[in-house]
Amino acid sequence: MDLDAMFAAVEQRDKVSLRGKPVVVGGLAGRGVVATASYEARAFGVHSAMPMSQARRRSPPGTAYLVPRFAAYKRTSEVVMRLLAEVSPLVEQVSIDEAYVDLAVTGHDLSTAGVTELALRIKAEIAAATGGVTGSIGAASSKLLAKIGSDLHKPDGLTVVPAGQELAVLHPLPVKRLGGVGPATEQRLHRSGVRTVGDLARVPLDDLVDWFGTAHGQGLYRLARAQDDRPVVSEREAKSVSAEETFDVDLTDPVRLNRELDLLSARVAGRLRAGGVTGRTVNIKVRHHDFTTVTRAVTRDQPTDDGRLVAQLARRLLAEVDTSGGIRLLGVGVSTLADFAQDDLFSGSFPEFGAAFAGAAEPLGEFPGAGGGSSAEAGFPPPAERSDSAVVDLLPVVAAPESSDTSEMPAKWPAGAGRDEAVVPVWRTGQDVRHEEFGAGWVWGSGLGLVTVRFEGPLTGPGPVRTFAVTDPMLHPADPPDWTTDGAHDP
DNA sequence: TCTGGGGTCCTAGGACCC
DNA sequence: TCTGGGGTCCTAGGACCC
Repeated sequence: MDLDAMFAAVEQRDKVSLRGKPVVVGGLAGRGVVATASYEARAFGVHSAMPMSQARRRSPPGTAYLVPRFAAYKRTSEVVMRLLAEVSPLVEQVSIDEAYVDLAVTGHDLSTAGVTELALRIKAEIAAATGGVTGSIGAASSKLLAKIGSDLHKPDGLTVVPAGQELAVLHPLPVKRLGGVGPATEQRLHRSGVRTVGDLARVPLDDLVDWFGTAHGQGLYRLARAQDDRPVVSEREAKSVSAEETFDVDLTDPVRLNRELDLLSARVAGRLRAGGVTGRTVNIKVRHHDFTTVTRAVTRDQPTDDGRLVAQLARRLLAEVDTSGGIRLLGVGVSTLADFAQDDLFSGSFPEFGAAFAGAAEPLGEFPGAGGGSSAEAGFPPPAERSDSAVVDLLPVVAAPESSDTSEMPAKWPAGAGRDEAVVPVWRTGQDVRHEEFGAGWVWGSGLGLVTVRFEGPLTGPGPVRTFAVTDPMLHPADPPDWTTDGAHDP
C-alpha cells in the first residue's frame, strides 16, 4: 500500500482551496527541493527531488508552494497504519506513506477474487479514515511484484497479480521499475542494450556480477526472474541516527561551522536518548561548494549519547577537512548503535579510575577558540557571571542530565610545568571544575570518565590530583558546587 | 543562485589477529 | 623471485530508497 502524493494530498484535504490545483510541497529556501508534487503539478513536469527553483519555472500561475507539515502527515500515516494492522498482524512500514502487509499469515481468502475484494475494502477504508487521502495497492506473491503492482495504476490504483502471472507482468516493464535499479544501474544496463526486465532476464549471471558486483548482480538476476523471498518484517532496529543541513549560502567561517556541528550533534544526541540507544561511531559529512561530498568517522570503545562528546569528536573530524573553499552542507551521524543505554558505570568507588585509566595515551585534540578562556576570579564564579565564549561555543546546548557516556579518554597529566591543561577523571559531566590547588577550571572535553580541564593559570607540574568539585551550572544554575570526590590519582 | 534530509546496504582496502 | 589463509573491524565512498 502506497499513499498517493501523500504530502500534497494531506494539504489539499486540509485546505479546500487547494483541491484541484497544483500543489508543490518541499523546501522553499534557495536550495530547496520538491518533496511531493500533487498530480495537478506533475502534469507540468514537476516531480519529487526536483530543485524548487526549477519547479517554480515549470508550474503555472496559481500553484501553491508549501513547506512540509510533518506532524500532520504523521497523524494521517498513523491512521492508515492502524487500519492495516487490523488486516494483518504482520505489517512492515517502509516509510511514512508506504507499507507491506503480509496476508499469508492471516485467514483471508487468498484467491484473486478474495484479494481484490479485500484490497478494495482497504482502499475505501483508507480514504474514509483519512478524509480523502487515497492509497494505491498492489497484491502479489512477493514484495517485488506487490510494490510494482502498487505503482502500476497510480493514483488510487489497484493491481492484483495472480499467481503464475508474475513474469507476464514483470518482463515488459523498463528495468528501472525494479527496486534497486537507479540511474547508475539503469545507465550501465542501457549501455548493454538491456531496457526491459525481460532483456535483463536474458543476461548471464556472470555478466551481471561483473558489472555490478556479487550482491547487486545476483539480486538483479533473481529479481528479473521474479525470484523474491524477502520476508515482511514488522520491526527493524535503526542502525544509525543523523542530522544534516544545507546552508542557504556556503559557509567558510570555522567558528560558524563548529557551531553548526554542535547544533547538529545535540539534535542527534537528543534523538539517540529519545530512542534509548547509544552509539560508538561518530560520522561527519561535508558537502563542498562544488557538491563533492566527503565523510569522516571515528569509532570509540564506549558508546555515547552525549551531544557534547559527539560535538567534540565531530569538531575534531571537521578539522581534518579543508573547508576553505566553502561548505554547502554539514552533517553529523552516530552509528554502531548499542541498544542498551549504558548507564553511569563509574558511580561506584572512585579509586577504580586509577586502575582503569592508568595508561597514558594520546591527548585530546585542540579545538579552535579554546585558548580564549580567561576569568580573573580566584573563586568559583557563579555561572551567570561566566562569559567564557570558548566554553559556550563548545557547549551551546545542554546535553541531557542522564548522560550515559563513559568516555575512555586517557589519563594524562602534563609532563612539564607551565601547561594549563590536564586530563582528569570526573564522575559526572559538568562545565566547571575546581581544584583545591590550581583553582577554577573549565571542562572542555566532555563525558564521564576522563575529561580535559583547562585551568585559569598554568599548572606547576606533575603531581597527585586530590580533590575535584564538579558541577553542572546549566542543570542547577543556583546551586553551589554540590559534590566532591576524593581519590588519589597520580598518572 | 541546479541538486533536501533521513536512512540502508555494499564494496574495497588496510590493520590486525590467530 | 621469503612471506598463506582465514576472519573481524574500521573507514571512505557510492548507489539507492522514500
